[in-house]
Amino acid sequence: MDEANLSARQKAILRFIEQFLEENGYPPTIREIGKACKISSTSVVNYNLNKLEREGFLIRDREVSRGLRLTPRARQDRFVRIPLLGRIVASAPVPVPDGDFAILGPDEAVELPRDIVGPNEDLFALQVSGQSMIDAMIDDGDIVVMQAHPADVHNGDLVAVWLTDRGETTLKRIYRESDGRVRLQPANPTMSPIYIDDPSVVRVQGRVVAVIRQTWS
Amino acid sequence: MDEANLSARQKAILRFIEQFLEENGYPPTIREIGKACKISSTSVVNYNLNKLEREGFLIRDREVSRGLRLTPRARQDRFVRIPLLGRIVASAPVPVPDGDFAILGPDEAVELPRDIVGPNEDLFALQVSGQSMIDAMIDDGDIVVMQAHPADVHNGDLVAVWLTDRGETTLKRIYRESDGRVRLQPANPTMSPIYIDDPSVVRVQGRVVAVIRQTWS
DNA sequence: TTATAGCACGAACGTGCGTTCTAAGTCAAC
DNA sequence: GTTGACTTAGAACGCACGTTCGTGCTATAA
Repeated sequence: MDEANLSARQKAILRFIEQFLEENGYPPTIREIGKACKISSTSVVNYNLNKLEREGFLIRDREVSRGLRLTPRARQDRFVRIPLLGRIVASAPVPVPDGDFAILGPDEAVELPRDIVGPNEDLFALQVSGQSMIDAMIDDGDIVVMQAHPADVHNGDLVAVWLTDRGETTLKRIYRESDGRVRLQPANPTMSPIYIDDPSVVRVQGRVVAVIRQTWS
Repeated sequence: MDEANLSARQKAILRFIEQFLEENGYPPTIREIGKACKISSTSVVNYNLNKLEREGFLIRDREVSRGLRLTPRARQDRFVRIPLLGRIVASAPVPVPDGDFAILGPDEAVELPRDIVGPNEDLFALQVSGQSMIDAMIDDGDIVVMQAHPADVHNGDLVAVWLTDRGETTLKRIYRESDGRVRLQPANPTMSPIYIDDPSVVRVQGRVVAVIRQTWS
C-alpha cells in the first residue's frame, strides 16, 4: 500500500486508529486522536482525517461520533484467503496455478492468519491424499500451504518437487551438494535422504510455507 | 450460547448491535439502539444494556460515546483467539489451564478460523519442543491446538496423555480395548501401538483438534 | 516579490452523548 | 390485598461531539 503521499502525522494517525480499534472495539473520537497524536486542535485532526479520506485510507460518516472506518488500503489484513485448489498425490505433479488465480479461483479456500504464513505471497493450498508424505510428517488429509513460483529456493526449504525420472511428487527439504548432486532430505530425521545425480529431473513446484492438520471430527 | 435469561427486547437489542457493527464498523449509540428497537427512553436502553452486560453478552465503557463491545458469548466469530500457553515436551505433563484463563491469560495467542478448529471450546495451544512427537507426525516447532477437559473421549481421538508410570507425555490416538487395556496408536501407521494394562496410569490431558506447522522462515 | 497550497492552530457553536433522578406499571409470591 | 423485584418511561443535566471560522506559518512555483 502506498502511503507515500502521507505526512508523518497522517501515518501516525492511521496507526493510532488501527491500534485503538483493536484494543477497544470501536474507533476513536477526534479528540482522542488529537490527544494521542499531540494535536491540540480538533480542526487539525479534522483536516488530516479529511486528507486520509481523500487518499482512500478511511471513510467518514458526517456528524456522527466515532464515525470512521478504515478501508482495506489502510489495514494490514491479519488474515489471508488462500485458494484450496484440490489434492496432492505422489503420483502426479502439483497443480501449480499461474496468473492471478486468486481472482478467478475456486470457491473453496482456507483463511489463515498472516502470522502463520508470513509475508509470503502467491499462496495456494492443497489437501494431501494418501500416506505418501508421511516421511515429511504430513498425514492424509493435511492441508499444505505453498508458495507458487518461489523466486529463490534456499538450502533447507521444504519444497514440493516432481521427479520426472520417477514420475513422483515428494515433499522434502532440498539441498544442493557441493559435488553438484541434489539432496532431498525427509523432514523426519529418522529417515534417509535421496541423492539425485541429475539435477535436471528435479522440478521444484512450490515451497511449503505451512501445514494444517485437523484432527477433530 | 444461552440467551434464555434474556427478554425479547434484550435479544432484539443484541441482534441490532451485531448488525449495526457489521454494517457501520462502529457500535450504535444509546439513542440509535432506542430508535431501532422502538424504545423511547434512553434510560430504558441504558437499563437493558446494563442487564446484557451483567449476563456477559457485552462490555460497556462508562461515559464514552459508543462505548460498548460484544463479548464472544454474543458474537458468532469466524475466528477464534487461542491462547498459546507455552511448550509441550515429552518429559512433563501438558500445562492444561483451568478456569477462565482467557481473561487473565497470556499475551501470546494464535488466531485460527473456526473452520479449522470446529465448534470446540476451551481451546489452548502449545508449541512442540523436540522430536519426541514424530510418531504422531508432529515436528519440533509445530503448534498443537487442544481442547482442555474434553467431556467425552471417543475411540480414535488424538489426545495428549501423561503416562504416570513412565513420566511421559505422548500424543496418540486412544482406544479402549475389549479386554480393558488401553491402546495408544501412533498416527504414523508404520509404527506400533502401545498397550497399557493399567488404564489408571493414563491421564488424558487434552484432545488435539488441530496441528499447525510453519515451514517458512 | 507575489501567489498559492498545504498544514497548523484556537475559539466557538449547536447538537449529541450517557448518566441520573423520579415516577409508574407489571407480575409473581405470600 | 400487599409486597418486592423487574421493567418501563420522561425529564434534565453536564459534558463530549464534529463542524466551521478566522488566522498564521512555511515551502514552492511563477
